[in-house]
Amino acid sequence: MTNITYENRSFIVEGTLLDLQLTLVESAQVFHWREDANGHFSAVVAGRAVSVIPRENGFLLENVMPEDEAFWRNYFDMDRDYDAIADSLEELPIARQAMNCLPGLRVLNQPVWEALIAFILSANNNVPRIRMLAQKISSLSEKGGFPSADELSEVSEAELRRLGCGYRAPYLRQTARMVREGFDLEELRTMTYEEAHRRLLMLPGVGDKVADCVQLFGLGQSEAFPVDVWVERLMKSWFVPDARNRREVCVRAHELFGAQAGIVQQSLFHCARMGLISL
DNA sequence: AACCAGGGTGAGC
DNA sequence: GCTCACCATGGT
Repeated sequence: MTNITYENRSFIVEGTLLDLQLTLVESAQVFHWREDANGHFSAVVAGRAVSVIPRENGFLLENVMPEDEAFWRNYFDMDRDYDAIADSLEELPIARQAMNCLPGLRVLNQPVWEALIAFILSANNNVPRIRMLAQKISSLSEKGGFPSADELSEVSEAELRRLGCGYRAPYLRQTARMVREGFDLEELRTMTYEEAHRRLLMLPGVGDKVADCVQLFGLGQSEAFPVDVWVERLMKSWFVPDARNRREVCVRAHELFGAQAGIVQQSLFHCARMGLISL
């Protein structure tokens, strides 16, 4: 059972399986955490510059305020029963094995805006480059971390292209503009998966896959099942060989994995990428 | 030199 | 509704 205590501007987190390296750096659900030579992790999340220091049976989260405990507990998804999800997959041994294979993988609950920007950048791109772009985009903000919608909407398309965003530059800019002009990302939390999905598709640079990532990683809608090239391959190999396209894979995944399909997806995705699932 | 990467868009059907 | 060429960039 996870226990959190506050001491000297830090949370001491004990009794968690959370694999920091896997979850913050390797899992490709978040792109702006950095690991230093000491094995410490750092990032700016929702405007807060924090550090994470691994410890025996947990970690230390530095530079936080006591009233933010609920925020971080949610960010690291500490209140979800991952074992129960694995146990529910009795009839889907490959999926169960994938989850048991990566017991420390957690699905972060990121600020929606951060997930939105990161996954617009992710389109037809590779992980090292997404990380690089996330870094460069962060350099645009005065305070570090991702620029706000106000800030980003004032950056020219040419400047974004100069940073290496390529054809995603106008998507970023226009999406930032829409959010600035009143497109309410927080309101999406009050909607069903389908409603929020439809709304997200209105944003330039957001299609089915990016919308699902924003819903899973930013809105906490755990039924969202992002289907990228890896997930499409693995799903066709092991679960839905007759699926004709990504949308059909997505629909069938909901039927197979249920309300927490996205949590299962993370393990499947990572196992496939690591070569732990043959394709 | 083609092909790939956590795809999206618009045109044409 | 559907498919498909095209879109930057850097790595293999």
